[in-house]
Amino acid sequence: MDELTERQKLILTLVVRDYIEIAQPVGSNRLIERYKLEMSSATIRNEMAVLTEAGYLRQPHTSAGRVPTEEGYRYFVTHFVYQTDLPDATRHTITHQFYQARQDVEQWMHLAASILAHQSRAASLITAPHADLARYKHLELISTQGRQVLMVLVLVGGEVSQQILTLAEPVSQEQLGNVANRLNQVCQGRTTDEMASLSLGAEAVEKDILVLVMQDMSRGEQRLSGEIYLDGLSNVLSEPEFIESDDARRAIRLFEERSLLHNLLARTMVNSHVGGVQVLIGGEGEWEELRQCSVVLARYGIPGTATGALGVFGPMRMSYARTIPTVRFMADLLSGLVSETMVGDET
Amino acid sequence: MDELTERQKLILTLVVRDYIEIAQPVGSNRLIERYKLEMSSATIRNEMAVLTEAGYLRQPHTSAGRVPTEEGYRYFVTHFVYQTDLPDATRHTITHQFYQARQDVEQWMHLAASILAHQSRAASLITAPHADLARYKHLELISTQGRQVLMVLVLVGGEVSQQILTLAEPVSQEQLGNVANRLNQVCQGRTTDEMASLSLGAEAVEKDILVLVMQDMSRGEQRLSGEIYLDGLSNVLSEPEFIESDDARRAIRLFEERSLLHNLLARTMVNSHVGGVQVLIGGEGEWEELRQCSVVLARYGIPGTATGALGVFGPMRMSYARTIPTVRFMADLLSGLVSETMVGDET
DNA sequence: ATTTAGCACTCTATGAGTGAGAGTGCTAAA
DNA sequence: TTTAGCACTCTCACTCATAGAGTGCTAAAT
Repeated sequence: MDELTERQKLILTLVVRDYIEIAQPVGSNRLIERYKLEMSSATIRNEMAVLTEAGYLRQPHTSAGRVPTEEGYRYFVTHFVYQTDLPDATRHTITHQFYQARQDVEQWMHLAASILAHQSRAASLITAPHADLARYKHLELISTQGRQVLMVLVLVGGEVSQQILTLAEPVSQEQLGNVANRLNQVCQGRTTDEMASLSLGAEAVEKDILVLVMQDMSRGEQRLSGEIYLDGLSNVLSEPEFIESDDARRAIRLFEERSLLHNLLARTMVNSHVGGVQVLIGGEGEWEELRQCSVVLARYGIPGTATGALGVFGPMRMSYARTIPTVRFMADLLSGLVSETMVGDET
Repeated sequence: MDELTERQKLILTLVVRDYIEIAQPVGSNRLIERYKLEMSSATIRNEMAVLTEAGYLRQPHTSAGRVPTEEGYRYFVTHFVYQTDLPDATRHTITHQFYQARQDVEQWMHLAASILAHQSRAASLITAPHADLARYKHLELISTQGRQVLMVLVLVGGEVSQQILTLAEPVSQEQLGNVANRLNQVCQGRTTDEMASLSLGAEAVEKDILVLVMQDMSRGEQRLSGEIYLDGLSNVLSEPEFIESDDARRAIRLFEERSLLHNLLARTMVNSHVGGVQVLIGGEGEWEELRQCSVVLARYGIPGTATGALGVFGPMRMSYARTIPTVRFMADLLSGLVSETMVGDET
């Protein structure tokens, strides 16, 4: 496809904007009336014919207006809204909300999901920041009952995982404390690989625990991240193209089927640098489940320390002009929070 | 309302069963054909008229079959399915699945939500077991960067909460360790009330931390429970009465609005003893958001130590015969797990 | 005293037919 | 190159008629 004329670009953007707003095919007359254009409807029709030929627009049927194709949305996104920034006022409001909730990573996640959903009027998803390579920081063993022990493992970066272990035989709290202390001294800051080559005292319990710790660490590395925080699903469901349609259910299922979501987020983690916003329109052929939907995704955090992904999910008709800047801003904001609280670790 | 005759009961159950299955008004002829009844359609019609008069059935319009009213469902539930048990095979399958995932409370929750959703073919919700009165068990302080400290607080019962603190001035890891050790000795097994009257060493940091710990504990007591695990929403959305209807969105919103869910679960926590299954049909007048829906709820756990709530949410037309026994069984199962791993705590 | 057959009646769902309206593409003039 | 004019197409909303399902009532049968 070669370049479009200025007028064609104008008409394309107007069609996309209008369709995003009203969810109905856009006709030539409608366009003139709404935007007070200085040309006749016939001219618009000619240009629309060109844009249709070029694959940016589509006619549901002969006597209907035009609807953007996936390529149309794509053109719109890359040429017109990608560089847009969020209004200062909005930025400040959001920043302020985060300032009030700086205690707790889990709270950030909920807040971020909520803000994303509200700003974009669509569904949002976000994973907690997660280290690519787990490094041991601190272990705590707490006996609960008989052979059962609660293990609390803290990783460099602040992730905490807890697990209930069942040992081969009962061990006293004192002994557990000793084991934890020794491991804490030896393993400080190490990765699983480094820990595998350590030589330890001959005590059986100690070795068992170490193995369990390493298992836990590598399990954590493999999964992209545990919880995925969601919000705003009902926004998506009330969009007209989802009412009565089967796609709604497919979309919801996508959100429940963690593995699909993980794939989706993993794609972002691989393809993109931190701060870059990816826009996936209508599944792009790859994702059958996303046929009518678009996803705006970004990675956040500090590569090498802890990163996560966040994004917005909605109908292909979503307001990219609002969503893309919001996603970018939230990614930056969270990157900042991660670096504030999680970096630096020379005890 | 006085007692129904046996035949009336029979017809009522058949109407409810059939309507639950096919989601369409049930007529007299249909009933005879499907269930090979030894009477004429006229007899059925007479009985139906009685049941309608008594408020158990309803006619959408003059020439339609009958549909159960809320009272009809209620009668059906209390008289016919309430005492039903889950088939042995199913019980074993479920128990087995839990046996494989006994490491981790979070995994239980996911598993329980998934099983509930699958068995009932509706949406499920469950909260983690939670102590009514928080008792201190163990504190760990880990310095991360500058004045920031990761606090990991373990409560009797196994709950773990983590939080990032910002201290007034930097404190070394060694010093933090000492503070934690002292508090661990003094506070062992105590409630916030008991901790409030403790006299401590004069060290400022120690007092500050203690206050933060107590804040965290009482915050935990207040909220019913942090996370609510959900699953199976798409099951509900594909039910015919939710297609195209506004109620679907209202239901989804209910699930997103945590406070509503909390209220719902709180109701169960207050009204019911552990193991008792509560059935809320069509909102019962109280819950506007649940107009077309029913909720089956139960409390599980060990009162005084840790309890939680679990339940199933679906259309009023849900299969109570499957759902109620499942909810009861899951509540018992989880109670067992709670007592196995969380009770007993004389370190 | 019940139960049932028969029948008139009511209401919905379905499909055909129709006209209005929106929007197009094409042609020819500006 | 743009625009006015116009014939054409397709959808949508509306009406109307009909088939069918299901009822309630009455009178006969058990």
